[in-house]
Amino acid sequence: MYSSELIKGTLRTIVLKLLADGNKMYGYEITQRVKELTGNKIQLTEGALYPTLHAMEAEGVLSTHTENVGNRIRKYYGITRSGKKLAGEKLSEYRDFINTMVTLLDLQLKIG
Amino acid sequence: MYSSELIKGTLRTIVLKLLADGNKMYGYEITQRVKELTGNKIQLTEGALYPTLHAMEAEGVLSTHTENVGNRIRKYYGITRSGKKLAGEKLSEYRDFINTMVTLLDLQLKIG
DNA sequence: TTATATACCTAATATTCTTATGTATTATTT
DNA sequence: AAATAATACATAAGAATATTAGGTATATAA
Repeated sequence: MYSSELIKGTLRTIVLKLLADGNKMYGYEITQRVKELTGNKIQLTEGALYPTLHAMEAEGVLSTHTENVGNRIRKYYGITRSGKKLAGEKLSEYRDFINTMVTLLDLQLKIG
Repeated sequence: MYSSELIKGTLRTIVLKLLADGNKMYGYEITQRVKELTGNKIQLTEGALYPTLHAMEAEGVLSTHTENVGNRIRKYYGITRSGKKLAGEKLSEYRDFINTMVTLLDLQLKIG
C-alpha cells in the first residue's frame, strides 16, 4: 500500500482505463480488479470510488444500468462516447506527466 | 501544463528531491527550477509551495536561514538528516507507485 | 513610468481523499 | 445454528492539499 496521497487525481483515469474498451463493470468489481492488477498495492476505498462514479455519470462520461443477481443489485457502469474521448485524453496526459516526473525526479523504472 | 490534480501529493517529494543532495534553495528558486527542469510543464504555485515549505520545516525535515541580497530577503531551505532519510523513502515509494501505475494503465513511456 | 520579474506571505475556497458509519444479502467458518 | 467474512450499495464528517486571489516590497526592463 502506498501513502494514499499519491492516488489523488488518478482515480478518474483508472476508472476510464478499465472501462475504455467497452466492458461494463460495477463499483465493487472495480475495487477488486484494481487490487488484483496491482498485487494489492492499490486498494480503492469505497468512500472515494462511489462518489467519483456518481460524479462521472453526472458529467456524462459514464452511463449505468442495474442488474439483479439473486436478491442483490449490481450497478454497472459503462463508458459513453464522450467518456471514451476523455479516456484517451486523460491517459495521454497522465503518460506525459509520468514522463515529466521521471525526468524531474530522475527515477529508474522497471523495463517492460 | 497538466490538469493540476496530478501534481497533488507529489509536492513534498519534488522538494525533497531538489534538496536531497545538500544544496540549499529558496522558495522562488524552487518554482523556477521546477519550471525549467520540466520545460514549463510543471509550474508550482506559491500558494501551494510556501505553506508546504513551512510545514516541512515544522516537521523537521527542512531547516532554514535567511540571506540578504541587496535589500531583498531570501529564505533558504536545506535538508535535515531526517529529511534526507525521508527523501529516500518518498522517492523509492514514488518510483514503485509509478511502476504500478504504468502497469495498471498500460502506459508506453519514453526510454531514457 | 509602467509593467514585469523577483521574493516573501496568508486566507477563502475547492477538490479529493480517508475514515466511519449504515443497510442488506450471500457465503464461509466455527 | 450462529458468527464472521465477503459482496454490494451508499452517505457524511473531517483531513489534506491544492487553487485562486490578494497583500507587501524591491529591482529591472520597456
